[in-house]
Amino acid sequence: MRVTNARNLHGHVTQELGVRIVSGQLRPGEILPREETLAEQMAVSRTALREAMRVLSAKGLVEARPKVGTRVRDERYWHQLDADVLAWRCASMPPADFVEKLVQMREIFEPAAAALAARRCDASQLKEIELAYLAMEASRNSDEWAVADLQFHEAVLIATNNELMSSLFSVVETALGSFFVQSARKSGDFKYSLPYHRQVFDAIRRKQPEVARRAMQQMIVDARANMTGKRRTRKSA
Amino acid sequence: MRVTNARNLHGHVTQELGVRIVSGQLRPGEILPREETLAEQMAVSRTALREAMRVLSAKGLVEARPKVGTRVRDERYWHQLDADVLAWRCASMPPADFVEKLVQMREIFEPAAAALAARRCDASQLKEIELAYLAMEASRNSDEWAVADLQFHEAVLIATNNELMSSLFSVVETALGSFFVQSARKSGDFKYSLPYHRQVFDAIRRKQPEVARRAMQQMIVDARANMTGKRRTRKSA
DNA sequence: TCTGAGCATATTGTATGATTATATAGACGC
DNA sequence: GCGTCTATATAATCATACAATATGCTCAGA
Repeated sequence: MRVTNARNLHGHVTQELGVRIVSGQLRPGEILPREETLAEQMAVSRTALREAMRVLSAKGLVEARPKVGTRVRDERYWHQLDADVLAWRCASMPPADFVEKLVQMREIFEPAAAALAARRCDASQLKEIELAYLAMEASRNSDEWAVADLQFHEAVLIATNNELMSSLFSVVETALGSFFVQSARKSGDFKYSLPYHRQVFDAIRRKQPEVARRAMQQMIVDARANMTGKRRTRKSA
Repeated sequence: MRVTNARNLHGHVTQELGVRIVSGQLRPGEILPREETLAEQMAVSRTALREAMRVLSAKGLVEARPKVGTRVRDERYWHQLDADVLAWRCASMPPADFVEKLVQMREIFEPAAAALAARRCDASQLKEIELAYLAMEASRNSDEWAVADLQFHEAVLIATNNELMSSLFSVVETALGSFFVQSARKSGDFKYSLPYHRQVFDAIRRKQPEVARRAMQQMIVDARANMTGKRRTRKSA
């Protein structure tokens, strides 16, 4: 999930400030200390701090102007689909309703992606999906399962041949990764969703978009039911 | 559409290099000149160049390592959903199939968004949708129309109360903005899609998710047909 | 009193030079 | 041939100086 490289100093600074902002410790509208003092507080040079600020600015989190200072921007300007912003959000104890929003996104584009994949994927992409499926089948514990599961869904998204779609993987799916495990654990049998995946894979292989769509839809609805414990939405959600 | 602030020098540099990379003028795997010489070529200081590099790196376009230099990363690592990356892509004469991908995204999440909005939106959000609709109705030329049209779709996305969803607006919709105009022009009457918008608005107001979904779906299918001139996909696309 | 031009000032923006850390490749010994 | 050590090129970090730019205040003039 980590995108911003924390090996570098400015990477650390970026994360540190990013988390503070996204978690709400620094509120929108608030003006940060001036570069010199902030750099001193964080024990880095102004250069490193500024490079971090540039990144945060590119993510829509802050806005800097001469004389007035650097201000935390309103949430509506944040690049919510940025992997870092999302990760920082997840790091700061995501409230249940945020997870819900992620799931909501999945419910929307994953079935559509399955349908697209059934139409458009080539042989090698299909092979990738199969490999992931076989890995799920062969998994011996829930950790192995989780890895293969993510691999499967990524392969499906890539098979759409729409890079915007696949980008949603690194954003939404990865953020949900930990919850997949959770979902698998709650059901007792971590392989409980294997038949669904089989259906999706088969439908894509046979070039049956609508079948693939429905299978994926059912899978997700079921996963949600498992996660939330009881709540179950209608199929149209 | 512009996100990266081009007022600043590093903003210019970011855009300049970003376009060069996304347009393919600088190819993945290629290693850029060292900071000193590149800064010299662009007639800026190393400071400005580095801040630009930091941003490009955050967008997944480049990767810098000591001793080896700064390398353009493979396309699969690019943050395709980043507004700048998208804008740069559109700036460099997007091939028709890329526009097609954008439309594909729209087809997937806009109907879903309309359904969500019908379920979840509050009074003030509904008011925003109405205002946008009225503005479309009152528009006297295709430019006014285009603005109001975008406003309408943004209002719908915001009314989902899912900020991930609304973020898709600034990304996908804005990129498509120019094509809306195109679509409206081709049809002769730029207000041709007003009835569709009315249907969507009414359905949301009456809390009819499925009606809203279908209306939005028809609108988009129609817009695509108008844009591509003839091609028409089945409703399930 | 109100208005507007202009000046003072605080803060970010840009530039430069020096030093440090790091990864690569080549030399050297085994 | 193979690993280790060293040289070196490059980015990373730091420190400092100066420029550009908003903001708000002062003060002249109506």
